[in-house]
Amino acid sequence: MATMTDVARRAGVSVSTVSYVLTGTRPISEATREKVHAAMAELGYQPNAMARGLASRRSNIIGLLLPLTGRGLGATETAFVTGATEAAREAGYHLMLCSVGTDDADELQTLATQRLLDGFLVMEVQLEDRRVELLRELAAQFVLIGRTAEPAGLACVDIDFEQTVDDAVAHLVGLGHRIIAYVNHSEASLAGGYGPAKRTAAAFEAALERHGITGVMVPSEDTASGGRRAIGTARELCPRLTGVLVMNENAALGILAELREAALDVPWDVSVVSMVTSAAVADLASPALTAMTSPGAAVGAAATRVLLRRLADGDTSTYQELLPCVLEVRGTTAESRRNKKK
Amino acid sequence: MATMTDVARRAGVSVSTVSYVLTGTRPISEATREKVHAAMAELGYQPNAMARGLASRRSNIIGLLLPLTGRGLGATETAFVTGATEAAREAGYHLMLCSVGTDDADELQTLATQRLLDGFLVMEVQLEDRRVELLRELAAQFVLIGRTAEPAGLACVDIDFEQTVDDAVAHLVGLGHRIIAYVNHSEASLAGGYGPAKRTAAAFEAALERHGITGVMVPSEDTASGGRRAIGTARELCPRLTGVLVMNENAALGILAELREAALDVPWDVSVVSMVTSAAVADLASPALTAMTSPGAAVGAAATRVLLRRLADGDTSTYQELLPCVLEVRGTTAESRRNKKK
DNA sequence: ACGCTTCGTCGAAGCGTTTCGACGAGGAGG
DNA sequence: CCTCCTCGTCGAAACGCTTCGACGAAGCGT
Repeated sequence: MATMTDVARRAGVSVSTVSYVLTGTRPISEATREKVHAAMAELGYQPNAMARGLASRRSNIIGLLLPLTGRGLGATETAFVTGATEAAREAGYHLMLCSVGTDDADELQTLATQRLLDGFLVMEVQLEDRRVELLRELAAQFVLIGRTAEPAGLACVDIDFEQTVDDAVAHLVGLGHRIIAYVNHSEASLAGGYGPAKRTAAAFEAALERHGITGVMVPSEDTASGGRRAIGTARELCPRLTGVLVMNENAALGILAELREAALDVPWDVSVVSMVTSAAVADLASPALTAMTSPGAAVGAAATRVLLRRLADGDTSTYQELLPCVLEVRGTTAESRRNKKK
Repeated sequence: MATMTDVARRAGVSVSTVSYVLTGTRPISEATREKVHAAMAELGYQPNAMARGLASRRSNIIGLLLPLTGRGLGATETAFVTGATEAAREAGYHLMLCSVGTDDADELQTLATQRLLDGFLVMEVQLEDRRVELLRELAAQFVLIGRTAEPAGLACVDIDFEQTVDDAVAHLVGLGHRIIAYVNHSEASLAGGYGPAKRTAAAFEAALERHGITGVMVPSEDTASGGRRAIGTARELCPRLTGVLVMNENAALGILAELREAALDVPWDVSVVSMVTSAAVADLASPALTAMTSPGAAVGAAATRVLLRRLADGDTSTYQELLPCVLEVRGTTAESRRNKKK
């Protein structure tokens, strides 16, 4: 394995010159640069990442804090990861996967103190999140994918849930639906202060009011059977509902199945919009789900770029970026029958 | 940030002694060990990962070679990652995500030459895979999750596809099904030499013969609509089929939808078994899919442990471990009607 | 023709560990 | 009682890079 010393000798220059060629930290004459490049090519030289890291105090690795719960990631969450990895690579950075949730604070402490990572991307952010406090105390650089309750002073990139709910409701209202159910995340998420669940709940209320229509919110487990139960409850509460908004993809599939078995035709009797859903999942359903498509990869990439910029700048001010989900009309929404009759 | 020198001074010992306490490379008296530990605790000392890596030539990081195609990972693939991360962490290792497919050979070359990673876990292995050749040339340590066409001399951990097909067919035959379709991965996968597709195709043929029953294999895109088309084709070829084996989860959902629309009752008219499927996905279907549950996390963990053992040993001999999928009977299989009539 | 920058390069001092050889103190064996 | 090990510890030399200060050679204005 060739070292920089070998390259320097071969090119007939000093070690520091080779380093400057590599890092561009100081001006180098064209002639020297070429000699050095030639020598590197001939020797198949690759800088040693560890040595570089030690000397420069930067590893060019960022950590992705993502609690791997064992139940696996949905397509939507995976997209965050994909986007982040891609963006990091383009900038010459690497991504390390760290299964660190809100509870594993000491593990994060170790990780951050080891100086192995230049910065952190925090996923699955809770409204109150130990990790955020800790990273702040340690004066680490980090960007949230999501938001805490009080994001002032933090950098975060998130989905614009408020906008997404507004757009979804507007779509249903535009089709003539006047009674709408919102199947949210589970009771536990709501109680635990999971951001998306809380924010969408509020936004839903607001949207109902704004459009002057009625509706009901029902929590649901993030499973197909949870969705079935939830839509059952919703129909008891509002027997005449014709529109449904679902927060969870799994629940959405359950809802479709339940409606079918209740001999209700989707989209004609009841229209369903799935929120924050990837195209891949939407297509699994029959008919394919009309959905608010998650800008997953874009969020991941944006967060990464913000983090990298901060690493370069040393910037540490508040930063917020909200990306909207875009409506993708497929087979589960249509003009309300009730509307047509008139 | 406290360094080892600080700890040494505080404990009144030499730097090397502190190092020996940390690494356990040489015997240390109980008294000294305690002094050192106390000093470390007081200073909140954490070893610097980069310095350690440089001096010891080991980063304690392993790379996960996983082409992130943008279409996202299924729950099944995610489980590999989860299992690997978990196993690595238990052993004090970290996992780096590297989006490197068969085509990105030079990227892998760089990665492996940089000495940032101690070893590699290779996912999405093709029957002929450039990455494998390259890693071998570079004398890197690696373990495949999957298998190449000729795995002699390699270390790999994989799902036992042959066994899985056997078990699935046996289940259907046991329920009295005598005409069975196998909906495999796509034509392209088959042509491209994708291991699981090829292996299961062969195993299916063999199983049919062994049981003395008839059947047909149909390729399918890995999407719901692909599954719909495939089951259509299969029914044209074998109008009287009562059993279906599906390789892809997405296709399985499409098949269920198509059968329902053809007014065929699942499981009574046609029974369906989905192969290599996680419980989460199986439950999305209505009725829930009878499936061969993928030992995803176990495979990831096993591969990681093998890799770590090799890093310790320097072992480099052939190693193979095949884990079976286990049958999980849910709602899509039942005794064949045809069988009952007799 | 003179001092003053600016440019391009060099040597050397780190960066924070690990690891190797050495060495004094006891204990065992003769 | 002397020799030979083993045990526990130390000092110093790497590991391969970045970065700082210095320095000669031009290039500039005057």
